[in-house]
Amino acid sequence: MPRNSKFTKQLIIDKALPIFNTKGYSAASISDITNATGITKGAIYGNFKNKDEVATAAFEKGVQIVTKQMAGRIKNEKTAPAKLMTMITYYEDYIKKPPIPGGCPVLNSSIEADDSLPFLRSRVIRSIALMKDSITKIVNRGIIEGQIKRNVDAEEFANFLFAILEGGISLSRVEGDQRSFSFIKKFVERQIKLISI
Amino acid sequence: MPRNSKFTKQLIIDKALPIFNTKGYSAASISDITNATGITKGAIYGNFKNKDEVATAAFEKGVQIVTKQMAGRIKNEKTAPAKLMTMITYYEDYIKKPPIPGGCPVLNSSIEADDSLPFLRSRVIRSIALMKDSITKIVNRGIIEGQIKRNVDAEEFANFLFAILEGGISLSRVEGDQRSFSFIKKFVERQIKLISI
DNA sequence: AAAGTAATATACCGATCGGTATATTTGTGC
DNA sequence: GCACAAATATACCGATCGGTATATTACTTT
Repeated sequence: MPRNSKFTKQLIIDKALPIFNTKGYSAASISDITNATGITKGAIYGNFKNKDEVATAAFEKGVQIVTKQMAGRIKNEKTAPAKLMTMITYYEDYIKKPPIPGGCPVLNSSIEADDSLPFLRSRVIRSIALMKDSITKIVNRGIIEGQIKRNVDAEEFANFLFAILEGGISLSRVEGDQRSFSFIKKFVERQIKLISI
Repeated sequence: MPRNSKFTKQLIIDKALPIFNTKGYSAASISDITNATGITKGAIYGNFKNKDEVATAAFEKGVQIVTKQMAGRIKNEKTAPAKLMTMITYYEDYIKKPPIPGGCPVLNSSIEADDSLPFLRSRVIRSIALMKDSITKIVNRGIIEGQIKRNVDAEEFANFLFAILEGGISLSRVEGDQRSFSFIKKFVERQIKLISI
């Protein structure tokens, strides 16, 4: 096999990810990607069936980056409250120094894919479910291990935390200011303390 | 003046609003609007300078609809906690029976305009500021009138409420399910009770 | 009713879109 | 080093994009 197709595919995904994440699916064009990668349309369509598949691969890559980084930080913490706290600071750092330009790929794709782009929507739903589930598990394990109060509804807390973090990151991003997120950080930290033992 | 230009302009705005709100700015096209209105490109560009101006007018109309409806409900409630509660049910009804197809125009535009579309971004920022400010004022008046605890940070609460409602509506919309919002509703209602006297 | 004008319709522009057919290049196995 | 095949580059397709110049229509004024 001449030339390294695997390498090219990765190059396309890596360069396409920030493009899709900043401009959105429909505003991002194939020529944006050829410009960013230096390769041609032929190479893209030789490695992907169409634009949808490039976007899908980029989205999955984005989710992978976020979840891996997050998981790495969470694993370093011992108790459930500490793990939850670390999620806030992760999002806080995300705003300051985004690992992926353009904000959170899950939220971005969520907004663009809710009415159209069914091929993306299903992936977004799946990613959200996984993220919320991991929060739920942290809380439930915290209850079992006596770090979190027994009367806490883990699923409710997961929905709260995920929604407010996503809402907070979008606020801070559009405002171009960390101020709003600081308020939210303060609020969430208090909530975590309130459910902790 | 032959024909009613004011009427045409309103028609364009009214039909463009749900189009922009569902498809997004860049995915929505001028021909989408001509198809929806039945009028031609000439009429659109006779009444608006360009696509940006149509989108701007549509966004402002969307904000106006939401804020007017919300204000109408809030005015009916006497106390600050009741006013805050009514905001949740407004968003809940918004999901069930959206006055504007495509979700919340503020959040949608916020996501699409954060990195590009500067002409929209400034308007989004302004709308968000107004909405958060109205929450802040409700809380502060509630404190003065002895309905809300004195130690509550009104601005922090406003940021919390706005962020979680926006996050919640986007969650429920992409999931195509009210379940997530129900959790958030429960959580927010408890928070309102906690700060109430 | 004729003239004048504001508003809308029509026809067209160059640019760009996603996608494809084909030519060319590059590496592999013999 | 030569044939073969996989990977990439090039050239092109029809469709659609936002936008404009111009023709036509509909109303107002006299």
